Amino acid sequence: MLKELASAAPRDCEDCPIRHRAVCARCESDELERLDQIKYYRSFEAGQTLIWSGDKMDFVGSVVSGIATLTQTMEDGRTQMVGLLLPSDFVGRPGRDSAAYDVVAVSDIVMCCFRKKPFEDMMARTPHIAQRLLEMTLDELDAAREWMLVLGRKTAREKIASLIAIIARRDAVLNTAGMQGPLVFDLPLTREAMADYLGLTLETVSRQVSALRRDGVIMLEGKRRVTVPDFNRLLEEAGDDSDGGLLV
Amino acid sequence: MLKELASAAPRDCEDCPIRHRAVCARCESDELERLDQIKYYRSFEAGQTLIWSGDKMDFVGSVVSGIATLTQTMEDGRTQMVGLLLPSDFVGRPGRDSAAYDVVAVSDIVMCCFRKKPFEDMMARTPHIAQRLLEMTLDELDAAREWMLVLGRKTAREKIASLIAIIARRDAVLNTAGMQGPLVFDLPLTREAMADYLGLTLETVSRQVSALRRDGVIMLEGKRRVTVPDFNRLLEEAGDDSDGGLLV
DNA sequence: TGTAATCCTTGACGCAGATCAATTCACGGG
DNA sequence: CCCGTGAATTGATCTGCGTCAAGGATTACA
Repeated sequence: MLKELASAAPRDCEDCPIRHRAVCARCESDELERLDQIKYYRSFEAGQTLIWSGDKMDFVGSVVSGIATLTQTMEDGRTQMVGLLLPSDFVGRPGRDSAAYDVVAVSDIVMCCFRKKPFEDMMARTPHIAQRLLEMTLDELDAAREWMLVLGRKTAREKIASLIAIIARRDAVLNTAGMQGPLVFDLPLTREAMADYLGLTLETVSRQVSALRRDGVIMLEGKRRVTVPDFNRLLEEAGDDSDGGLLV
Repeated sequence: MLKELASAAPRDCEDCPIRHRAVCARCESDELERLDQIKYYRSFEAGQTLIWSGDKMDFVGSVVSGIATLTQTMEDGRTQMVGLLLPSDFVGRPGRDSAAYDVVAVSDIVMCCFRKKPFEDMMARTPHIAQRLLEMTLDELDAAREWMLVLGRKTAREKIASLIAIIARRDAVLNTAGMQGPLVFDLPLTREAMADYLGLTLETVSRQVSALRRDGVIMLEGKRRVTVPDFNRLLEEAGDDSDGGLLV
């Protein structure tokens, strides 16, 4: 296992892969320098719980690479994923000192962290940071509301199609520029994590993935690699308007 | 019908009932004066749709009095409420020019509005406004995530108990200071709106409300007035930890 | 090469909540 | 006072998804 890779962190903010999408996106070079002085990197292995709900949070930070989940758990063990953290996403909340959710690494992860207090001070003095954080929070709120429609009103098949569409769309944005032709990508989540995301059981997830494959909506290579021959068909299955309706 | 009451708006920001909780909460008196110059009041009757999803939004604003809902609708008519707007809540998103959701007045409503462009300009120059909006947006995000757990993992009975608990708690904060003794309040929503909130049908809502009444968890006077004799019992029924677990 | 651990798939069955349908209740207007 | 209208209740039935259970695929390590 190549653990060294997981801790490969950018030396310099200017080379940082999330430079133009994270909280620091709007910072000028002098602001960036000040941030640079208080930042530090941390890396985590796949499967590790970075933060436990209720724990004292003495830092905030951005995901540089890798994927993590935000989940909520009930006393009896039922769990619901409430956020999916991708590179550039922000973790922690200025002004709160204990974590509200569990944060779990799905893959190996590198984070760019700031101790909370210095970051809060810096935020008060640097409107560019607060502005960007507001923008990102509003985007997350929109995503959460989209997700509420999925959880509250969609059928199991529509839920699966919606999730695959979200992953496909994100992948298309990050990698290939256009969305023409068949999309090919890996599902970053296990069936169980998909179930936690969608408010289903892993058996139902498995059945519906199989059903979409049988019906030609997706093709599978192994258990994770997906090909979507016709994205509009997938959107129809998701119950979404085939063109509009996407806030991302 | 007393329509004049609906348009009773405060003359002066200092007398405004939401002065210390809305976007303007942190503003100094000079900032308030500038806001004062660009604000205007609008009132709407119960049942009216204030904003249609997809419409051009040329204003943003705060709910001064009354209740409204944010809902999302699928092509086939399925709807999911994604937000409940109470006095002091903010409507609209700086930086976006079309509405993402339908906004519907549940009761008669008064709003304090700002044309979008001047408000955005003002926000760029007034960190106090942006800071407060960030804080409010983070709170809404937390509420949305709480709600995702309700939608994804709770049973119909737990959903109803959760909703009643939320309304009871909010009512207790606004009106009676303490939470000792039985709580009495009105449900602001119809059974159908409750169903839209919780991802259920109105029949199921009705049945579960009746069941909670039969089991002595709540008492009903007419269809709307609720008494909660034991709040912890209600929280147990909601599947929540009986003390912690509340982010509000 | 075996075997243990994960992760996934598939089947059989039951139940919570949706759907369809019929009343009942509350209230405002003629 | 009656009647009309929209909201809520309640019942009967149906079904999608959860639950329980058995096995298959892939990888890691002895």
